[in-house]
Amino acid sequence: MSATIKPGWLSKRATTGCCSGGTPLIRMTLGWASPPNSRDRRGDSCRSNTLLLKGCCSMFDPVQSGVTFPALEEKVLEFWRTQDTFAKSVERNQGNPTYVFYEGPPTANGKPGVHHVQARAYKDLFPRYKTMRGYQVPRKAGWDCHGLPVEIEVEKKLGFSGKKAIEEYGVGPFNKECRQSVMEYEGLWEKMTERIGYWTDLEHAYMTMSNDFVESVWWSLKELWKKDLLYLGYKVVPYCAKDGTPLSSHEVGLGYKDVRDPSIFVRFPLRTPEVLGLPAGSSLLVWTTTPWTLPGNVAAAVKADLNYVAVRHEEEVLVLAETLIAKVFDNKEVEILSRFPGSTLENQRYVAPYDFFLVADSAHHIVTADFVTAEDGTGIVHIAPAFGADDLNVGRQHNLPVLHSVDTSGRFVPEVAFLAGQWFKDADPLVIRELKERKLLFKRQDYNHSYPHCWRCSQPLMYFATDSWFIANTKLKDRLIEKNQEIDWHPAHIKSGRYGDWLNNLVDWALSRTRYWGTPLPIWICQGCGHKDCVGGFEELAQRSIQPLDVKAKDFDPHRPFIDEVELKCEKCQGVMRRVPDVIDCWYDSGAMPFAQLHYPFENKELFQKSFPGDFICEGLDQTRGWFNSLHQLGVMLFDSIAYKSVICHGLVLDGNGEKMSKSRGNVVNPWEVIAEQGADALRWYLFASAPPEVSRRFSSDLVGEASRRYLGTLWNTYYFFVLNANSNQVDWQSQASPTEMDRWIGSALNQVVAAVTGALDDYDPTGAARALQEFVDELSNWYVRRNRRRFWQGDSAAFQTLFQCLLTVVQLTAPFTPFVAEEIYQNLRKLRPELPASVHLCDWPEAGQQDEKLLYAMNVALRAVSAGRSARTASGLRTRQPLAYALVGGRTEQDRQALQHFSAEIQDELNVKEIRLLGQSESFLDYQIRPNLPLLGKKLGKQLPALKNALASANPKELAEQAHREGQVTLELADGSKLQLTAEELLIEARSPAGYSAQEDQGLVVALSTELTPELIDEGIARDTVRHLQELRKNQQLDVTDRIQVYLWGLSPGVDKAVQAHKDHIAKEVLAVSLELASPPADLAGQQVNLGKDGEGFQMALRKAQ
RNA sequence: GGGCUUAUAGCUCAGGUGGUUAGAGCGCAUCCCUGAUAAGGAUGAGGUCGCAGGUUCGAGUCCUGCUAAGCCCA
Repeated sequence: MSATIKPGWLSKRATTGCCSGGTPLIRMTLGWASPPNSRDRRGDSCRSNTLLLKGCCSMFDPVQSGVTFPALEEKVLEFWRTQDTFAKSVERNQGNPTYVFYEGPPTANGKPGVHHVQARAYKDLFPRYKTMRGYQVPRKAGWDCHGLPVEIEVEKKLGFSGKKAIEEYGVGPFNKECRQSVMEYEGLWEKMTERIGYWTDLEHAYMTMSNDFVESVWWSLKELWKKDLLYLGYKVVPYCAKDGTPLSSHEVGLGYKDVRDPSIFVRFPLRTPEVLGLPAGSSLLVWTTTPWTLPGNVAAAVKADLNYVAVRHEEEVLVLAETLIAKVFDNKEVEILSRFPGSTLENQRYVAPYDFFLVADSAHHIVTADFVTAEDGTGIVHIAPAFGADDLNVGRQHNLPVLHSVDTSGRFVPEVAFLAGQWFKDADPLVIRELKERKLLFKRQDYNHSYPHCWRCSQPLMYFATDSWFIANTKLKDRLIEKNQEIDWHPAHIKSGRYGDWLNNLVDWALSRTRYWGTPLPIWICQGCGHKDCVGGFEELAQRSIQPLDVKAKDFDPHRPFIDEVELKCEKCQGVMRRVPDVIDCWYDSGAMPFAQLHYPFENKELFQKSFPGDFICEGLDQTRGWFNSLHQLGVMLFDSIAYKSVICHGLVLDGNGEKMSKSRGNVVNPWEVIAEQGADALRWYLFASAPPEVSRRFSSDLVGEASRRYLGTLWNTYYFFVLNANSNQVDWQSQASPTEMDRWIGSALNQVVAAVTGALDDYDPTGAARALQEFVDELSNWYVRRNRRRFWQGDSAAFQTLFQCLLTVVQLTAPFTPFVAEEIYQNLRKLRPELPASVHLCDWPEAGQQDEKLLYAMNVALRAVSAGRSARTASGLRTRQPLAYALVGGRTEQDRQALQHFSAEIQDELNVKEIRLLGQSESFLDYQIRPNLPLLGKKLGKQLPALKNALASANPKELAEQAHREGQVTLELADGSKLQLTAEELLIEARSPAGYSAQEDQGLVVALSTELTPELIDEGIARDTVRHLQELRKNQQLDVTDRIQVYLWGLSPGVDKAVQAHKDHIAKEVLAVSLELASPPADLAGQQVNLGKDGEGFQMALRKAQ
């Protein structure tokens, strides 16, 4: 086989630098870029690339210590593209159970911000994870196309203000503009999606404006129609009577103004006051701030559990809320005749202020309503369903009529004789005067408040009940609540909190919008007989259309205005049916996505059965009553099922000042800058690790950098160290090397982290998973690798095999989190194991093996002891290079003492002491501190605790400790003379700093360093100083770590001379010196003066590479 | 106005079922280590645990009220 070596990964395989003399034959694979069609994960792909090489030391591609992640990621992206890795990752689990993810469609008419990256990071994490767990996870992208935001963008662009301008421009051209505007930034979105490694099928993305999607929506509406869940009703909207148009809530927000309005107190005489035990002529005292709505009155509302009173005021009896007496009567004394809760008043009838309309008997009585408060007015509220949302709801509950005393032009209808033709807002003084004349007016005040006005024409808005089509979802309220219990909400409180509350207070869904760019409402009404019908598909439409209609034609567009022209023949009277001109709420579109994205039921019936309900969705918290709700509603109404099993509601990304990022504030962080600076993995990792999804977090590029250094930096460092040493040693990868305790420990820790990450991801807790992983990588690098450096330098195969396994597993665990760097490292590790799958994303998720709990605990104790020892070392003022004779270590429990014993060699080496002396349980030459074990004693003693604390404080701790050790229990005398017996477990006995040592204690662990130095120890310290300075000189001369050298030392001070003489061989061995001469160097070699510490000790040194 | 959430070091965050001296990372200062070195370690400064009450031997943790911020709904 000819050795056509393809370029490897980022850097070319080093073809030089092989060490000589390698003899073992190593099977290896060249170029992991196997052909795109090699899809076998068991290793077929490697077959043609395998050849036998003689033992070259460069097993792995060389790695740079400093790494530029963004550039690395671009290369990985290219690899995924050419290898089609995403498609393969879906394909590899063909036939396995599916895991269904639903994409909540964004609108692509704005640029993607970093807050969009957040959602997509989570949306990518779990599908990648589940793929590695063996599930097939198809992922279809989607775009939300319809709706008012799109229309407003286009209006802005065309300089329009209002519906009139749109209609003059023409609905056809307007909608054409909308269609184009929707996807204006599609390219940017796709680029961002790909760059952050969000794997989703963009090519076959669903679009809510596509004919297929619209047809599925129509089908679902017809289903609701058949179930009698669609009806025509009233909806109160903020309405500009001058412009003749309802306003969106966004528009309403633009026009608040402070105004002065009248507020009046009106008498509503009770029809049968005797029922309440009140004299004839008694009245309700009713309060309103909109006198002009009184001709529309149909009821008066009270709060059931509020206290009401009947009071005598001058000559009359009035009913009002008790707490408001003082306010209403200006602190004048009134006589209270009786007192009763609001519920007593329910159903009492009163004389209506006006009788211009014929109304049923049911009207003009008292109802109870929760929104009534006792803060203002009288606690009795006038109800006019035509002019208020609360009023309309109350009216609906009590079956009250809606009296349109004002028409859509804002003028009074002829029936209201004395106001006919009057502009609604001008009617206030006329109504007040008229009431006064009839002696119904009790009092009039003015008050200032903020009231919405039209942002275009500045006229006050009118809350007005307009015709609207509704979905009667309240009919299914119980079922919706019941099914909500099956959903796995993250965070959990949404289920019964925000969303549960919403369902409990459910009102019917106002479906129709009098707008232009949306899914047309497929309801036609007969112009002759008024018969209404709903169309559930395009085929049906064509069949019933009076004019011939080719719904299969390429240019068939079910949107307005084309659909408005389609007339149907009435089944009842053969008359002409015309479509209701409304479009539907675009939330309905998004809720229809599970079936509409598949054009169900017209196609893909089987596929839909398999992919509903979805396993997982994830959007912002603001979607609780948006998409999360619309999905749930449609799921229950159409299929009597939940629509998704698990959902993550993530919080917002705030800017550096904690402000919400929004276009209008101009504080949106551009994700591209962060990605260019830190990389997509860094950004993803920050989002996962910094805080749980539901928490809003402040965002800055610096924070991403910090998270990246801490995790990716450490991981890369470890990987770099591994490759560096593996390549410069003859490592035996094949044989079963016998592991050390350290190897066994890190193996257990690895199994522990596999279990932790798996558990957290199964529980939809990305932050818990990321933090566990981060902690492991930190332990791996800063304890396992650091402690075992010597073994790596020496090519210890057990160490290399252990570290390889750790890195491989970590890379698999981190693959869903940081897919790029995982791939990069994996590809290099795979050089050793070419039979592994061609991408880390095609690997199986690691299985957690056995954990040795005792070993894990023991190492934890050892780590704490080392930390305490380092602290003691600092306090002693003796540098770490100075060996000390011994350290005393002690633990509180037998378990701790065993752990210290177990790892005493590690502790000894790390602290640079000659010996570890373990303190027995009852060694008595230390000082002690004794504290009560509160969790035990608190329950037993309760109020006696303070007395015990005092007794302990005045006792001799050493005596107590020895007594406890000897007898297992102690007796204490309390201040009141009583005696208390305590067992040893009920006291925390801790050793403290003994005299003559430098000691540090941590929760019962004590480490005491002997600070006495012998001449031998001092010599050894100086020898180590010498080694260190020579090493530094080596490094400054840019010698390779394996280079042999010739060393010259001269001008030695007496102390150094003695030490070097004593440790000459050791020094030479440590610095890889072939010769160490205590003499001046040849003239061509420059020397360097070294000063050691304060005693004037020092020497001169020089070295050169040995030939 | 209502519902839900959040508030712990300069910054970003941990702190089951109440328990001893409230922790980590970053940043800052001082020092140590150095064959991972653009790494690593130790120490220190920095906290009225949003505020005020209450329950308890004991509250960052439980209860009540308030303040601020955010989201949703009016």
